[in-house]
Amino acid sequence: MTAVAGTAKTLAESAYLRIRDAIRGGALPPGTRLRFAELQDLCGMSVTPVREALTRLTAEGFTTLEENRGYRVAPLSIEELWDIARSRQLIEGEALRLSIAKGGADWEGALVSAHHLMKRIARTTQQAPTVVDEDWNHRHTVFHRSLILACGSPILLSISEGLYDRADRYRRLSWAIPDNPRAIEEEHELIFKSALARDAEAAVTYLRVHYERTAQQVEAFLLNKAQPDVSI
Amino acid sequence: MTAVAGTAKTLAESAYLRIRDAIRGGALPPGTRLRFAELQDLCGMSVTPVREALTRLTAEGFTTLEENRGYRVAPLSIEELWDIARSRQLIEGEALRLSIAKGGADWEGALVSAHHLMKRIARTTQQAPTVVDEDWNHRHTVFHRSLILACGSPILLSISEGLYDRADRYRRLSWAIPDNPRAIEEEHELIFKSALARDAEAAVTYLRVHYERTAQQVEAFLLNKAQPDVSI
DNA sequence: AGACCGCATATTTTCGAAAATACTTGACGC
DNA sequence: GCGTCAAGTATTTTCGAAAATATGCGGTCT
Repeated sequence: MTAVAGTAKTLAESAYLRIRDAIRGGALPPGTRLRFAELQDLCGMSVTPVREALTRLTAEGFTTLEENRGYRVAPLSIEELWDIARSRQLIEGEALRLSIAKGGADWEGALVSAHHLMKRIARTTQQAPTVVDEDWNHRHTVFHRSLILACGSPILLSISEGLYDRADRYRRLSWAIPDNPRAIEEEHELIFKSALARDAEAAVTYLRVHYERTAQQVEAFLLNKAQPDVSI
Repeated sequence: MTAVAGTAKTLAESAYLRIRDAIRGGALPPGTRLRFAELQDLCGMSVTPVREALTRLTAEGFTTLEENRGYRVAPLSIEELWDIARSRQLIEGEALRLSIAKGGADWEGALVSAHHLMKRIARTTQQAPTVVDEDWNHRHTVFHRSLILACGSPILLSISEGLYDRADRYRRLSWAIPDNPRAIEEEHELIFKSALARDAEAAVTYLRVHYERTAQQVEAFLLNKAQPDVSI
C-alpha cells in the first residue's frame, strides 16, 4: 500500500484506497476476479464498504463489472495504453498551456519545489519495486500534478488525475525492465525548464514527447514478454 | 424519468438512472440535500442500492459527498458552466477531428440518420419541458454522440459522454427561456454538413461555436434570474 | 456419445437493523 | 447575557444474514 493510511474517514474509503493500490501495485493482476469474500478478508470489513469501493473503482476504470457476475481487475491492453497516452497528450497538454499562461509566483514556487524533491531521489533502477520506488513515484506524481495545477480548470485537472492513475498501472510495468536505457530525468528537465521559462509551446511539445516515449517503452515491454497473465 | 425503464438489471442501476434523471430534469434542484430515507422512498428499495447509486453519481460529478454528513445535488455555477464548455471544445473537438478522419460509410450513415431524426421533430419551444422535449433531447444526444463515434478512442468517448451529461443540467435551463432567439438547428446543420464533407477544421470550428453560444445563452439566463435556488 | 435438465453450490445483490457519527435543544455555569 | 456541555434525535455508515442469481455437476434420455 502507498503512503496514506489514516486519511480515510470511512471504511469504504479505506477499502477504496487499499484495493486501488493493490491494483496499481500489481498485487491484483489484470483480469483477476474480485470476490467479495476475499476482499472482505483483505480489508477486514463487511461487504457494504467493499462494494462501495468497487463501484467507485469501476467508475474510474480500474475494475469492470458484469452485472450479477462479479467484478474483475480491468485488463491492460496495448490499445488502451495508447488511448491513455494520446488522451493525456491532448488534455494535459492543454492544461499545461493554460497553467503556464495563468500561473503566478506561487505556482512557480510549488513547481520548483516538486521538481527538486523528485530529482533529489535517484530512482533505484535495480531494486525490487514497491519499496524505495514508491517514494519516488509519489514525488513524480506531485511533479506532474504541479505542472498543470494552475490551469484554472477543475475538470481538466480531475480528468488528468484520473488518467495519470490509470497510466500508473502501465508505467509500473516498465520498472520491471532490468536496465532502463531511457533518460526520464532529462525529459522531466526539459518540460520543467520550458514551463518555468513560460515557453508554452516547447513545454507542451516536451510533455507530449515524454508520454509518447513512455508508451513506446511499455509497448515494447508488453510485446516482448507476452506473459500469460497480461492479456494483450 | 427518461426513456429507459426495464433496462436496469439491478436495483442499484435503476436507482442510479432514476436519481440521475431527477437531477438532470430539475426535480432535484442544485444543492438539495439527499437523505437516504427519502431516496429509498422514491426508489422503493433499501439503502444499499441507493447508496451505490450515489457513489456512482458522485464519481460522475452529479452529486457531492461530505463524509458522514450526507450527499447533495452538485451545485451549478457559471464557472463550472464555462469549464464544461471549454473542456468539451477541447475534447469533443479532437474526437470530432479523429472521427472525420477515421469514420467509414457506416459512420456516415449513422450520422445522417441521427441528424435526420433530430430535425424531424420541431422542438416545441413554448411548451412545458420534460414532455415533448424529452424526445427531442434524446435525439439531440444521439446526434452529438454519433458525430464523434468513429473517433476510435474509448477514453475520449466516455469523457465526452460524461461532459455531455453534466452539460445537460445547464442546457435545460435555457429551455425555460420564453422565446429562444437562437438558431440551434442552423448550428447543428453547419457541423453536420462540414463533417459529412470531411472538412475537419470547419466542423471543429462550428462545434466550438456551438458550445460557446450554448454557454453564453445559459450564462445570460443565470445572470438575469439570480434565483435563490440556483447558487451562482 | 452427446445434449439437456434439475439439483446442489458458489457468489452477488438486497434487506432490515445495529453501530457510529453528526445535529439540535435546553439547561447550567460564568 | 452568552458560551459550553450533555442528552436526545436525526442521519449516515456498517453489519450479518436472507434473497436472488449464476455456476458446476451428475444423471437421464435420445
